[in-house]
Amino acid sequence: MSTRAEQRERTRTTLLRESRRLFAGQGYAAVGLAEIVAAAGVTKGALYHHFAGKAELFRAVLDQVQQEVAERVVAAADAEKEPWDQLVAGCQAFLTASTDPLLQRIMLVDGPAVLGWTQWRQLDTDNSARHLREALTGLVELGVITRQPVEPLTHLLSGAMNEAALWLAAAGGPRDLADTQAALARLLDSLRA
Amino acid sequence: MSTRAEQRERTRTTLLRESRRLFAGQGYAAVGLAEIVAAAGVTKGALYHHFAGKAELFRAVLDQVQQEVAERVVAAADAEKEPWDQLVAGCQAFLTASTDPLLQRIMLVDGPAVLGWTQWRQLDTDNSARHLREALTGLVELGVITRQPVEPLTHLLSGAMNEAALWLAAAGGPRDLADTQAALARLLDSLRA
DNA sequence: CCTTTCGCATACCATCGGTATGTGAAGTAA
DNA sequence: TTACTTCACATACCGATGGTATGCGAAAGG
Repeated sequence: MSTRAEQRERTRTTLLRESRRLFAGQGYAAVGLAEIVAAAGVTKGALYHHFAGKAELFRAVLDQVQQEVAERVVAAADAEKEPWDQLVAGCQAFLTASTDPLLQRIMLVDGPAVLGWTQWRQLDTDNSARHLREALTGLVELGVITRQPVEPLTHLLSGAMNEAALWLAAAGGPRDLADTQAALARLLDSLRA
Repeated sequence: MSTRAEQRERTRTTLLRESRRLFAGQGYAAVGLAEIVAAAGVTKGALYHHFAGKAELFRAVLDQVQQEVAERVVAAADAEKEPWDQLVAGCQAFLTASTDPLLQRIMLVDGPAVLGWTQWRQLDTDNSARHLREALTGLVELGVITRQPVEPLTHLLSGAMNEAALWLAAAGGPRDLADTQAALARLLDSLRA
Protein backbone atom coordinates (compact mmCIF):
# COMPACT_ATOMS: atom_id res chain seq x y z
CA MET A 1 0.00 0.00 0.00
CA SER A 2 2.76 2.42 0.88
CA THR A 3 6.04 2.91 2.61
CA ARG A 4 6.11 3.55 6.32
CA ALA A 5 7.42 7.09 6.05
CA GLU A 6 4.58 8.02 3.71
CA GLN A 7 1.97 6.50 5.96
CA ARG A 8 3.43 8.26 8.96
CA GLU A 9 3.39 11.59 7.19
CA ARG A 10 -0.18 11.11 6.02
CA THR A 11 -1.46 10.29 9.49
CA ARG A 12 0.33 13.24 11.01
CA THR A 13 -1.00 15.62 8.38
CA THR A 14 -4.56 14.37 8.79
CA LEU A 15 -4.33 14.73 12.55
CA LEU A 16 -3.09 18.30 12.20
CA ARG A 17 -5.74 19.21 9.65
CA GLU A 18 -8.68 17.81 11.59
CA SER A 19 -7.61 19.08 14.98
CA ARG A 20 -7.00 22.50 13.50
CA ARG A 21 -10.49 22.53 12.05
CA LEU A 22 -12.04 21.50 15.35
CA PHE A 23 -9.93 23.82 17.50
CA ALA A 24 -10.75 26.73 15.20
CA GLY A 25 -14.45 26.02 15.29
CA GLN A 26 -15.12 25.09 18.90
CA GLY A 27 -12.06 26.17 20.84
CA TYR A 28 -9.38 24.07 22.48
CA ALA A 29 -11.23 23.21 25.67
CA ALA A 30 -14.43 22.15 23.95
CA VAL A 31 -12.73 19.61 21.69
CA GLY A 32 -12.00 16.17 23.04
CA LEU A 33 -9.29 13.86 21.83
CA ALA A 34 -11.97 11.32 21.00
CA GLU A 35 -13.55 13.78 18.58
CA ILE A 36 -10.21 14.55 16.96
CA VAL A 37 -9.15 10.97 16.39
CA ALA A 38 -12.61 10.06 15.12
CA ALA A 39 -12.47 12.87 12.57
CA ALA A 40 -9.01 11.78 11.53
CA GLY A 41 -10.04 8.15 11.26
CA VAL A 42 -7.43 6.90 13.72
CA THR A 43 -7.27 6.10 17.42
CA LYS A 44 -5.71 7.77 20.41
CA GLY A 45 -2.77 5.44 20.06
CA ALA A 46 -1.89 7.11 16.76
CA LEU A 47 -2.24 10.57 18.24
CA TYR A 48 0.05 9.81 21.14
CA HIS A 49 2.50 8.18 18.78
CA HIS A 50 2.88 11.50 16.97
CA PHE A 51 2.35 14.06 19.73
CA ALA A 52 3.17 14.11 23.41
CA GLY A 53 -0.34 15.14 24.35
CA LYS A 54 -3.25 17.43 23.58
CA ALA A 55 -1.29 20.59 24.33
CA GLU A 56 1.57 19.67 22.05
CA LEU A 57 -0.83 18.83 19.26
CA PHE A 58 -2.27 22.31 19.69
CA ARG A 59 1.20 23.74 19.69
CA ALA A 60 1.92 22.14 16.33
CA VAL A 61 -1.34 23.53 14.96
CA LEU A 62 -0.57 27.00 16.26
CA ASP A 63 2.87 26.91 14.74
CA GLN A 64 1.36 26.03 11.37
CA VAL A 65 -1.23 28.80 11.57
CA GLN A 66 1.31 31.42 12.52
CA GLN A 67 3.62 30.43 9.72
CA GLU A 68 0.83 30.82 7.20
CA VAL A 69 -0.03 34.28 8.49
CA ALA A 70 3.62 35.25 8.48
CA GLU A 71 3.93 34.16 4.87
CA ARG A 72 1.08 36.44 3.85
CA VAL A 73 2.58 39.33 5.79
CA VAL A 74 6.03 38.89 4.32
CA ALA A 75 4.57 38.58 0.84
CA ALA A 76 2.67 41.83 1.26
CA ALA A 77 5.75 43.58 2.59
CA ASP A 78 8.00 42.28 -0.17
CA ALA A 79 5.62 43.70 -2.73
CA GLU A 80 6.76 47.17 -1.69
CA LYS A 81 10.11 48.71 -2.47
CA GLU A 82 10.55 51.35 0.19
CA PRO A 83 11.26 50.08 3.73
CA TRP A 84 8.62 52.38 5.14
CA ASP A 85 5.99 51.12 2.73
CA GLN A 86 6.99 47.59 3.58
CA LEU A 87 6.22 48.23 7.24
CA VAL A 88 2.84 49.74 6.51
CA ALA A 89 1.91 47.02 4.02
CA GLY A 90 2.97 44.30 6.41
CA CYS A 91 0.89 45.73 9.23
CA GLN A 92 -2.15 46.14 7.03
CA ALA A 93 -1.75 42.57 5.80
CA PHE A 94 -1.42 41.24 9.31
CA LEU A 95 -4.53 43.06 10.42
CA THR A 96 -6.50 41.72 7.49
CA ALA A 97 -5.25 38.17 7.82
CA SER A 98 -5.83 38.03 11.57
CA THR A 99 -9.45 38.98 11.09
CA ASP A 100 -10.22 35.45 9.91
CA PRO A 101 -12.18 33.82 12.76
CA LEU A 102 -10.75 30.42 11.90
CA LEU A 103 -7.26 31.69 12.59
CA GLN A 104 -7.71 34.10 15.44
CA ARG A 105 -9.29 31.78 17.94
CA ILE A 106 -6.26 29.53 17.74
CA MET A 107 -3.71 32.32 17.35
CA LEU A 108 -4.99 34.97 19.70
CA VAL A 109 -7.44 33.50 22.17
CA ASP A 110 -6.54 29.91 23.00
CA GLY A 111 -2.85 30.18 22.20
CA PRO A 112 -1.75 32.16 25.25
CA ALA A 113 -4.04 30.28 27.62
CA VAL A 114 -3.12 26.77 26.49
CA LEU A 115 0.62 27.20 26.14
CA GLY A 116 1.07 29.97 28.64
CA TRP A 117 1.87 33.51 27.58
CA THR A 118 5.63 33.03 27.61
CA GLN A 119 5.67 30.09 25.22
CA TRP A 120 3.02 31.71 23.05
CA ARG A 121 5.07 34.88 22.82
CA GLN A 122 8.09 32.79 21.90
CA LEU A 123 6.25 31.15 19.02
CA ASP A 124 4.72 34.42 17.88
CA THR A 125 8.09 36.14 17.93
CA ASP A 126 9.79 33.36 16.00
CA ASN A 127 7.13 33.29 13.32
CA SER A 128 5.66 36.71 13.05
CA ALA A 129 6.57 39.49 15.45
CA ARG A 130 10.22 39.03 14.52
CA HIS A 131 9.53 40.58 11.14
CA LEU A 132 7.88 43.56 12.77
CA ARG A 133 10.81 44.08 15.11
CA GLU A 134 13.35 43.76 12.33
CA ALA A 135 11.42 46.18 10.16
CA LEU A 136 11.26 48.73 12.96
CA THR A 137 14.94 48.27 13.77
CA GLY A 138 15.84 48.79 10.14
CA LEU A 139 13.77 51.94 9.91
CA VAL A 140 15.37 53.34 13.04
CA GLU A 141 18.82 52.71 11.65
CA LEU A 142 17.82 54.31 8.37
CA GLY A 143 16.66 57.34 10.30
CA VAL A 144 13.11 57.01 8.99
CA ILE A 145 11.77 56.42 12.50
CA THR A 146 12.70 58.44 15.56
CA ARG A 147 15.51 56.70 17.44
CA GLN A 148 13.97 54.86 20.38
CA PRO A 149 13.87 51.42 22.00
CA VAL A 150 12.32 49.07 19.47
CA GLU A 151 11.18 46.29 21.74
CA PRO A 152 8.44 48.19 23.58
CA LEU A 153 7.20 49.59 20.32
CA THR A 154 7.02 46.12 18.83
CA HIS A 155 4.79 44.87 21.61
CA LEU A 156 2.58 47.94 21.60
CA LEU A 157 1.95 47.64 17.88
CA SER A 158 1.61 43.88 17.92
CA GLY A 159 -0.94 44.05 20.71
CA ALA A 160 -2.81 46.86 19.02
CA MET A 161 -3.21 44.84 15.85
CA ASN A 162 -4.16 41.65 17.66
CA GLU A 163 -6.92 43.26 19.66
CA ALA A 164 -8.20 45.25 16.73
CA ALA A 165 -8.39 42.09 14.64
CA LEU A 166 -10.44 40.35 17.32
CA TRP A 167 -12.81 43.27 17.51
CA LEU A 168 -13.19 43.45 13.76
CA ALA A 169 -14.00 39.77 13.49
CA ALA A 170 -16.56 39.92 16.26
CA ALA A 171 -18.42 43.09 15.51
CA GLY A 172 -16.92 44.85 12.56
CA GLY A 173 -18.24 45.58 9.15
CA PRO A 174 -16.10 46.56 6.14
CA ARG A 175 -16.37 50.18 7.19
CA ASP A 176 -14.80 49.35 10.56
CA LEU A 177 -11.92 47.60 8.85
CA ALA A 178 -11.21 50.67 6.76
CA ASP A 179 -11.43 52.93 9.80
CA THR A 180 -9.08 50.71 11.74
CA GLN A 181 -6.58 50.56 8.90
CA ALA A 182 -6.67 54.34 8.77
CA ALA A 183 -6.20 54.74 12.52
CA LEU A 184 -3.34 52.25 12.47
CA ALA A 185 -1.74 54.12 9.59
CA ARG A 186 -1.92 57.33 11.61
CA LEU A 187 -0.32 55.66 14.60
CA LEU A 188 2.48 54.30 12.45
CA ASP A 189 2.93 57.68 10.82
CA SER A 190 3.55 59.23 14.19
CA LEU A 191 6.73 57.19 14.46
CA ARG A 192 8.40 58.95 11.55
CA ALA A 193 11.32 61.12 12.41
CA MET B 1 -23.54 31.71 65.39
CA SER B 2 -24.84 34.03 62.70
CA THR B 3 -27.72 34.89 60.46
CA ARG B 4 -28.13 33.09 57.18
CA ALA B 5 -27.46 36.11 55.00
CA GLU B 6 -24.15 36.72 56.80
CA GLN B 7 -23.10 33.10 56.46
CA ARG B 8 -24.01 33.08 52.79
CA GLU B 9 -22.04 36.23 52.16
CA ARG B 10 -19.02 34.89 54.04
CA THR B 11 -18.95 31.63 52.08
CA ARG B 12 -19.29 33.42 48.79
CA THR B 13 -16.52 35.86 49.65
CA THR B 14 -14.18 33.09 50.76
CA LEU B 15 -14.86 31.13 47.59
CA LEU B 16 -14.09 34.18 45.47
CA ARG B 17 -10.93 35.01 47.38
CA GLU B 18 -9.45 31.51 47.32
CA SER B 19 -10.34 30.75 43.73
CA ARG B 20 -8.92 34.09 42.66
CA ARG B 21 -5.67 33.29 44.44
CA LEU B 22 -5.43 29.87 42.82
CA PHE B 23 -6.47 31.03 39.35
CA ALA B 24 -3.94 33.83 39.50
CA GLY B 25 -1.14 31.52 40.58
CA GLN B 26 -1.68 28.42 38.49
CA GLY B 27 -4.09 29.39 35.75
CA TYR B 28 -7.70 28.39 35.24
CA ALA B 29 -7.12 24.98 33.68
CA ALA B 30 -4.60 23.81 36.26
CA VAL B 31 -6.88 24.47 39.23
CA GLY B 32 -9.44 21.84 40.14
CA LEU B 33 -12.68 22.48 41.95
CA ALA B 34 -11.51 20.09 44.65
CA GLU B 35 -8.53 22.36 45.31
CA ILE B 36 -10.70 25.45 45.46
CA VAL B 37 -13.26 24.08 47.87
CA ALA B 38 -10.55 22.61 50.07
CA ALA B 39 -8.84 26.00 50.30
CA ALA B 40 -12.14 27.66 51.09
CA GLY B 41 -12.99 25.05 53.71
CA VAL B 42 -16.27 24.05 52.07
CA THR B 43 -17.45 21.37 49.65
CA LYS B 44 -18.48 21.32 46.03
CA GLY B 45 -22.08 21.53 47.16
CA ALA B 46 -21.43 25.01 48.50
CA LEU B 47 -19.68 26.09 45.34
CA TYR B 48 -22.51 24.95 43.11
CA HIS B 49 -25.00 26.58 45.45
CA HIS B 50 -23.36 29.94 44.74
CA PHE B 51 -22.13 29.58 41.18
CA ALA B 52 -23.47 27.76 38.16
CA GLY B 53 -20.11 26.10 37.49
CA LYS B 54 -16.38 26.58 37.24
CA ALA B 55 -16.63 29.04 34.38
CA GLU B 56 -19.12 31.26 36.15
CA LEU B 57 -16.99 31.28 39.27
CA PHE B 58 -14.14 32.48 37.11
CA ARG B 59 -16.39 35.07 35.56
CA ALA B 60 -17.19 36.47 38.98
CA VAL B 61 -13.49 36.59 39.84
CA LEU B 62 -12.64 38.34 36.58
CA ASP B 63 -15.36 40.89 37.15
CA GLN B 64 -13.89 41.65 40.57
CA VAL B 65 -10.36 41.99 39.23
CA GLN B 66 -11.39 44.29 36.42
CA GLN B 67 -13.36 46.52 38.74
CA GLU B 68 -10.33 46.94 40.97
CA VAL B 69 -8.12 47.87 38.05
CA ALA B 70 -10.75 50.26 36.77
CA GLU B 71 -10.89 51.94 40.17
CA ARG B 72 -7.17 52.59 40.10
CA VAL B 73 -7.34 53.92 36.57
CA VAL B 74 -10.24 56.24 37.33
CA ALA B 75 -8.52 57.46 40.47
CA ALA B 76 -5.37 58.29 38.54
CA ALA B 77 -7.36 60.08 35.87
CA ASP B 78 -9.41 62.06 38.36
CA ALA B 79 -6.22 63.35 39.94
CA GLU B 80 -5.66 65.42 36.81
CA LYS B 81 -7.60 68.50 35.85
CA GLU B 82 -7.15 68.74 32.11
CA PRO B 83 -9.04 66.14 30.02
CA TRP B 84 -5.92 65.41 28.02
CA ASP B 85 -3.86 64.81 31.14
CA GLN B 86 -6.61 62.57 32.44
CA LEU B 87 -6.31 60.36 29.37
CA VAL B 88 -2.56 60.09 29.66
CA ALA B 89 -2.65 59.46 33.40
CA GLY B 90 -5.35 56.83 33.01
CA CYS B 91 -3.37 54.97 30.37
CA GLN B 92 -0.17 55.07 32.39
CA ALA B 93 -2.06 53.80 35.44
CA PHE B 94 -3.64 50.99 33.45
CA LEU B 95 -0.31 49.92 32.09
CA THR B 96 1.25 49.90 35.53
CA ALA B 97 -1.63 48.11 37.19
CA SER B 98 -1.88 45.45 34.49
CA THR B 99 1.76 44.55 34.96
CA ASP B 100 0.88 42.72 38.17
CA PRO B 101 1.23 39.01 37.32
CA LEU B 102 -1.52 38.13 39.80
CA LEU B 103 -3.98 40.20 37.83
CA GLN B 104 -2.92 39.73 34.26
CA ARG B 105 -3.19 35.99 34.03
CA ILE B 106 -6.85 36.20 34.98
CA MET B 107 -7.55 39.42 33.10
CA LEU B 108 -5.58 39.00 29.92
CA VAL B 109 -4.66 35.36 29.37
CA ASP B 110 -7.35 33.07 30.75
CA GLY B 111 -10.22 35.55 30.51
CA PRO B 112 -10.72 35.45 26.74
CA ALA B 113 -10.13 31.70 26.49
CA VAL B 114 -12.45 30.66 29.32
CA LEU B 115 -15.36 32.98 28.63
CA GLY B 116 -14.84 33.42 24.92
CA TRP B 117 -13.57 36.64 23.46
CA THR B 118 -17.01 38.18 23.02
CA GLN B 119 -18.05 37.82 26.63
CA TRP B 120 -14.61 38.86 27.82
CA ARG B 121 -14.76 41.97 25.69
CA GLN B 122 -18.20 42.73 27.11
CA LEU B 123 -16.89 42.56 30.66
CA ASP B 124 -13.79 44.53 29.84
CA THR B 125 -15.80 47.24 28.13
CA ASP B 126 -18.28 47.51 30.98
CA ASN B 127 -15.57 47.80 33.59
CA SER B 128 -12.58 49.37 32.00
CA ALA B 129 -12.41 50.08 28.28
CA ARG B 130 -15.58 52.15 28.60
CA HIS B 131 -13.61 54.84 30.41
CA LEU B 132 -11.05 54.90 27.65
CA ARG B 133 -13.69 55.23 24.98
CA GLU B 134 -15.50 57.99 26.85
CA ALA B 135 -12.28 59.87 27.40
CA LEU B 136 -11.40 59.66 23.72
CA THR B 137 -14.91 60.70 22.69
CA GLY B 138 -14.76 63.68 25.01
CA LEU B 139 -11.40 64.77 23.67
CA VAL B 140 -12.62 64.49 20.10
CA GLU B 141 -15.61 66.67 20.92
CA LEU B 142 -13.38 69.17 22.65
CA GLY B 143 -11.26 69.30 19.55
CA VAL B 144 -8.16 68.16 21.40
CA ILE B 145 -7.94 64.99 19.31
CA THR B 146 -8.33 64.84 15.56
CA ARG B 147 -11.90 63.97 14.64
CA GLN B 148 -12.03 60.28 13.78
CA PRO B 149 -13.95 57.10 14.66
CA VAL B 150 -13.32 56.42 18.32
CA GLU B 151 -14.14 52.75 18.48
CA PRO B 152 -11.21 51.46 16.39
CA LEU B 153 -8.87 53.70 18.30
CA THR B 154 -10.15 52.38 21.60
CA HIS B 155 -9.38 48.81 20.61
CA LEU B 156 -5.99 49.63 19.16
CA LEU B 157 -4.92 51.39 22.33
CA SER B 158 -6.49 48.86 24.65
CA GLY B 159 -4.74 46.01 22.87
CA ALA B 160 -1.46 47.86 22.82
CA MET B 161 -1.52 48.35 26.57
CA ASN B 162 -2.63 44.80 27.28
CA GLU B 163 0.14 43.21 25.26
CA ALA B 164 2.76 45.61 26.56
CA ALA B 165 1.74 44.83 30.13
CA LEU B 166 2.14 41.10 29.51
CA TRP B 167 5.56 41.64 28.02
CA LEU B 168 6.66 43.85 30.88
CA ALA B 169 5.58 41.33 33.47
CA ALA B 170 7.33 38.47 31.71
CA ALA B 171 10.61 40.00 30.72
CA GLY B 172 10.74 43.62 31.65
CA GLY B 173 12.84 45.53 34.10
CA PRO B 174 12.07 49.01 35.40
CA ARG B 175 13.87 50.49 32.42
CA ASP B 176 11.53 48.68 30.06
CA LEU B 177 8.53 50.06 31.90
CA ALA B 178 9.81 53.59 31.50
CA ASP B 179 10.56 53.03 27.83
CA THR B 180 7.10 51.63 27.24
CA GLN B 181 5.43 54.49 29.06
CA ALA B 182 7.40 56.87 26.87
CA ALA B 183 6.51 55.07 23.66
CA LEU B 184 2.85 54.96 24.67
CA ALA B 185 2.95 58.66 25.46
CA ARG B 186 4.32 59.35 21.99
CA LEU B 187 1.56 57.29 20.40
CA LEU B 188 -1.08 59.14 22.37
CA ASP B 189 0.50 62.45 21.51
CA SER B 190 0.13 61.66 17.83
CA LEU B 191 -3.63 61.79 18.28
CA ARG B 192 -3.67 65.49 19.13
CA ALA B 193 -5.23 67.76 16.62
C1' DC C 1 -43.96 24.59 68.40
C1' DC C 2 -44.45 23.04 63.92
C1' DT C 3 -43.42 23.74 59.16
C1' DT C 4 -40.88 25.59 55.53
C1' DT C 5 -36.85 27.31 53.57
C1' DC C 6 -32.25 27.30 52.55
C1' DG C 7 -27.26 26.76 52.84
C1' DC C 8 -24.47 23.25 52.33
C1' DA C 9 -22.59 18.22 52.67
C1' DT C 10 -22.50 13.48 50.80
C1' DA C 11 -22.54 10.22 47.33
C1' DC C 12 -22.43 9.32 42.86
C1' DC C 13 -21.74 9.56 37.68
C1' DA C 14 -19.97 10.44 32.86
C1' DT C 15 -16.27 12.01 30.46
C1' DC C 16 -11.78 13.34 29.80
C1' DG C 17 -6.65 13.20 29.11
C1' DG C 18 -3.23 9.96 29.59
C1' DT C 19 -0.77 5.26 29.74
C1' DA C 20 0.50 0.40 29.29
C1' DT C 21 0.41 -3.17 26.34
C1' DG C 22 -0.75 -5.93 22.31
C1' DT C 23 -0.46 -6.69 17.09
C1' DG C 24 0.40 -6.97 12.41
C1' DA C 25 2.74 -5.19 8.59
C1' DA C 26 7.05 -2.90 6.75
C1' DG C 27 11.89 -3.17 6.90
C1' DT C 28 16.41 -5.87 7.22
C1' DA C 29 19.99 -9.20 7.04
C1' DA C 30 21.12 -14.39 6.34
C1' DT D 1 12.76 -17.40 1.44
C1' DT D 2 13.28 -17.12 6.30
C1' DA D 3 13.91 -15.48 10.72
C1' DC D 4 14.21 -11.49 13.32
C1' DT D 5 13.58 -6.56 14.37
C1' DT D 6 11.34 -2.19 14.14
C1' DC D 7 7.66 0.67 14.04
C1' DA D 8 2.97 2.70 13.38
C1' DC D 9 -0.88 2.17 15.35
C1' DA D 10 -5.06 -0.23 17.92
C1' DT D 11 -7.06 -1.93 22.24
C1' DA D 12 -7.95 -1.82 26.90
C1' DC D 13 -7.65 0.41 30.91
C1' DC D 14 -6.93 4.04 34.74
C1' DG D 15 -7.22 8.15 37.74
C1' DA D 16 -8.93 12.60 37.98
C1' DT D 17 -12.19 16.10 36.86
C1' DG D 18 -16.49 18.86 36.30
C1' DG D 19 -21.09 18.21 37.19
C1' DT D 20 -25.56 16.40 39.45
C1' DA D 21 -29.02 14.30 42.48
C1' DT D 22 -30.18 13.86 46.95
C1' DG D 23 -29.94 14.11 52.02
C1' DC D 24 -29.66 16.88 56.29
C1' DG D 25 -29.61 20.20 59.94
C1' DA D 26 -30.14 24.73 61.43
C1' DA D 27 -32.27 29.24 60.73
C1' DA D 28 -36.55 31.73 59.42
C1' DG D 29 -41.53 32.30 59.62
C1' DG D 30 -46.31 31.70 61.20
